[in-house]
Order: sequence, then structure tokens, then C-alpha cells
Amino acid sequence: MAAAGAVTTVAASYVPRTRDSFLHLLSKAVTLSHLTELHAQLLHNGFQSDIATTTKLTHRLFDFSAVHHARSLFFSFPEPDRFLCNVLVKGLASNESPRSAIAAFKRLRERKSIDLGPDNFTYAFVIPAAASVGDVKVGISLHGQVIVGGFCSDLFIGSALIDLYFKLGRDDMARKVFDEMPERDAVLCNTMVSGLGRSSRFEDSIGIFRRMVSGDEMQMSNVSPNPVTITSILSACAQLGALSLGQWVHGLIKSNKFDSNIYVSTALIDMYAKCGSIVEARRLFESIPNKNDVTWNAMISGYGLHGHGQEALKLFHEMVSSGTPLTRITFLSILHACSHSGLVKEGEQIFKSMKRDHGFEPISEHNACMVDILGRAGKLKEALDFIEGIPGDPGTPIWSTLLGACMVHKDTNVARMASEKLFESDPGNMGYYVLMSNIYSSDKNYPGAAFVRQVAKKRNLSKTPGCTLIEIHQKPHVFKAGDWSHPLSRAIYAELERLNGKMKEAGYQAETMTSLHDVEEEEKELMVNVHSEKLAIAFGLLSTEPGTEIRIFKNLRICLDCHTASKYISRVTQRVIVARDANRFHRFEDGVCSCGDYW
DNA sequence: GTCGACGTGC
Repeated sequence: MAAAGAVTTVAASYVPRTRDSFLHLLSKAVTLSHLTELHAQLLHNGFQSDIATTTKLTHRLFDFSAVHHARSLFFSFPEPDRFLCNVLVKGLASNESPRSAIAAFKRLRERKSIDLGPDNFTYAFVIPAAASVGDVKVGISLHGQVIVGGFCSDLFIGSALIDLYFKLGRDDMARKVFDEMPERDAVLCNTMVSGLGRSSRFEDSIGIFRRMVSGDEMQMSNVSPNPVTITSILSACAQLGALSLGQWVHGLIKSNKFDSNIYVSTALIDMYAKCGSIVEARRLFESIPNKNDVTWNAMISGYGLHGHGQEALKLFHEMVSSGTPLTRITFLSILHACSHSGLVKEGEQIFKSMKRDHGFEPISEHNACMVDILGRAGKLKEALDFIEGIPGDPGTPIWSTLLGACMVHKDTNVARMASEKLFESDPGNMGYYVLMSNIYSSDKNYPGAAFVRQVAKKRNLSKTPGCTLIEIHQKPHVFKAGDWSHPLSRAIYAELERLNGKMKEAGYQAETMTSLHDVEEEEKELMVNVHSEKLAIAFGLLSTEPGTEIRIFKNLRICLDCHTASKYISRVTQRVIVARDANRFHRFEDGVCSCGDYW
């Protein structure tokens, strides 16, 4: 503390200092004004051409984002060496100036006469810069230079290259770099695990994780999962809905004493909530002593996902009184919870208080939430008024939200208006054409529906195929629409047939007929085909004891017919069915869904 | 005097 005090007084400037004491003070500085003061003292003490202190000062200035100051210090130094140049490249790269970092790197390479050629550090700094701007040409050129320079076995560079190739969308190259590393450490493996996860290649990602756990490969003999690995894997479990794997990882967390890591415990809450175990998520939440904003947000959004709007509101108010700083994501989470539960008044109040009491100017996503809240509740006129009140261009997500609400409430006029904006701003997105065509169909405007589909076809767009996952005895089974690839297909279709009879007796009517008119043959076939949700549910019924809860996961939003069918199935079989779709959870019990038919 | 990977909202 004495040191920190000294640098803030002007009198101290006249005390002669040694290089070591300056280096120490530079590392300790906690504010930018400390650094500015130290810079003045360095000049007073004749250190302007001392490279070690100049390097440290440049580094620390970048730490405080004083990019301009750091830059001019660098350029005022007569003969920078490679070390100082590396600090410049790193500083620029980590201060949202990756393009300047690349430019600086190129200038250095051109001046190789004074032995400023890049070393392993330079590449470890400049490759992430190329990755963050997504520059394929520069990225590949850097990889080439790494090979020529003989830096291939450097672990820092290896991780940077793996991350680069994932960011460029070249998963196979990332894999190649990983496979060819003579030795691997935890960070290198984690880069691979999280990169594969971001590319939705979960099985591959889990494969690397398993190899880290088993530890019987020469190249990874000293590598075992750490908290970073664990959070990446939990995030994969959450996206996959892989509860049993998540539980197994939870065991690993306990035996490795990673419980106290806040990243790990927050990821666990998120995993349990997204895998359908909201009660377990809350139990864990309560057991965490050092909750931060992200922990609270994860729990609030978990309640939102399950349609437990009141619980989400209670927790939100507890968060406010706990003194935890609220963030934009807190408001997104609570507003989503309101929209999923139809809490219009509460949502409006929170939206107002966000700006008034907490000083957050709404960004596009908050506005989209409000449109969602109003639109889902059928207040399309209010939603339109709200959109008109948004300064500037409301943006694609808002029109897309409004279009979704039009589908639920069958409003063709507002839908036409929203879709025109969307076709203009995002013409390559098939989802909008499908929605608009369905809206026309449900209004019996078949020429309109056919026209929209034709436009989509001319633009060569195709639908994301729907699929549903169900985990039986810790093994995942994935079904597509009309799937016959499962070994038990005969039994599954027979079970569906049997269910259909019982459901019809109970009053079920298929809801697909309205959209069957005037569609292309290929598409008609797809619509007549049994949806993947039903196949997964039938398989679940066959494979589990009576009374067991059935949990399924759908990659898209659940369709109206499958939603209705699931309600009937839950009644005629007396089973609870929990379905997670792309948006939220549905819990079907005795003919009723927890979403209140509101999704 | 200089290096990397993780959790919350769509």
C-alpha cells in the first residue's frame, strides 16, 4: 500500500529510483493515473531509453485500454526490439483493434533487417487477431509461417490455430492441427472441446472429453479435465438435453472438488434447467454461497424456459434486494420469462423500471421481448404501436417476433406487413417463408401460401429438418419425420397406431389437414409422415415402465398437431411427458400442458 | 520487460 501511495504524490517524482523498483511499481499500478504518474517519473529519472521499463509500461497501458498513449510510447522509442514489438501486437489485438495488430505484424515482418522476425510469442498474439476478424487469407498465411518457422509444436500457437480454424468454420483443419500436435496440454484440449461444441459437434466434443478423463494416450498423459473443460461439457449437455451425461459430470465435479468454482456451479444449474430438472437446478442454486449475476440470470431464465413466470419474478425481486448488480441479460431473462407465461402487465412494469430505476437503455433484444410479450398475448395492435415507438430501424428480430405472434393468433394482415420487412432484410432465411405460408394456409388462402413457397423454392432455400431425441437407459435415440431407421420401427409404428385409436376415442383430431392443400408433392409427403416427436414418444412408452416420465428434445419448435397429440397421449397413457423444443419446455400431464397452449 | 481455453439472453 505504501508503494501505491507513493506514486500518487508529486514529491515522489524527485526520488531517484532503480529499474527494479519501477518495474515493481508498474506491475502494481491499479489505475491509469498511477501509470501516467509513473511515466512522468521514468522520464525524470532518465529511463526514456530503457527498454525493460518501456516494455512494461506499454504493456500496462494496454491493460487499461490506453491504446493511444501506449502506441505513442512505442513509436517514440528509438529502437524497439522483438519483445517490445510483441507487446504492441498483443496490446492492439486485445483492445478491439485486431486489424491494427495484423497491420503492425506485417510492418514488423517487412523490417526483418534489424532482426525483428516474429517468434513464438508473436504468433500466439497475432493468430487470435486474425481469428477475431475472421480473415481466412491472413489466417492461412500465418499457419504457413508457423510451419516454416518451426513453431508447430508450440502449445500456445497450437491452441490459437485450433481456435482460428473453428472461427473460420474449418473444423477439419482444427482437428488436423490437434491430431498432429506431438504433445497436448489441458488448454489445447479445452480449445478443441469448446470449438467442437460451438460447431454443434457434441459427440466429437464429448469424445475428446472422454479421452481426457481416461488419460491413457501418450500425447495426453498429463491432461485431465479442469473446471474449464467441465463448463464446456456441461454446456454441451445442456444443448443436447443429455441429463445422464450431465449427472455423470456432476459426480466428477464432486470427486474433483470443483463445486466451489462459480463457472462450474453456474453451468450445472443451466444444465439441470435445460435438461428438464428445474427442481434440481433450484436446489443447487440455493447451495451456492458465492452467487454472482450470471448465476442468478441462469436460474431466472431456467424458470422462464419452464413457464414458471411467478417463480422467475420472485427470484428477480430477490436478486434486486440481494444487491447483486443487474445486467442487460437479467432483463432479457426476466422479460422472456414474462412472455413465456403470458405475464403482460408484469413484463411492461419491468420494462419501464429497467430504464427508470436501473438506467438501462433498451437494446433491440429487449424491444423484441416486449413485442413478444404483447404479441403472444394477442395484443397485436399494441405490439405494432410499440414498434412504431422504437427510434430508428426496429431490426429483423422484432419483425420476426411479430410474425411468430401472427401465426399463433392467425392475423394475416399484420403478418403480411411483418413478412415484407423480413423478406427484404433477410431474404435467405427459410423460416419466414414457412411461417408466412402456414399463416396463409390457416386462413385458407392457398394461392398466397403456394406463392410464398414458390419464391422460397426459386431462391433455393430449404427447411432445417426436424428431429427429436430421447434418452433411454442412458443411450440417446434420434428420430426424423417418417423415420424407419430405428431397429424397433415396426413396434414403434404399431404403438402409434394403437395410441391413435385411443386418442381419437378421447376426441383427438389431427390438425394438419388445413395445410395439406395445394402444396408440392414432396412437401405433402413430409407432412403426412409422422413427426419425429410422436415417434420418440411412442418409443419412450415402449421402452419404459408404466408411470415413468417421458422426456424428449426437439431441435425446432414443437408443431401444433404434436402439441395437441402429446396432451392426448399424456391422458390416455397416464404418463407425464416433458418436451423441450427450440424455445422452451412443455410438461404434458393428464391432457394439459404447462405452457397453457401458449408458446 | 510478452502467451491460450469456460458459465447466463436470442
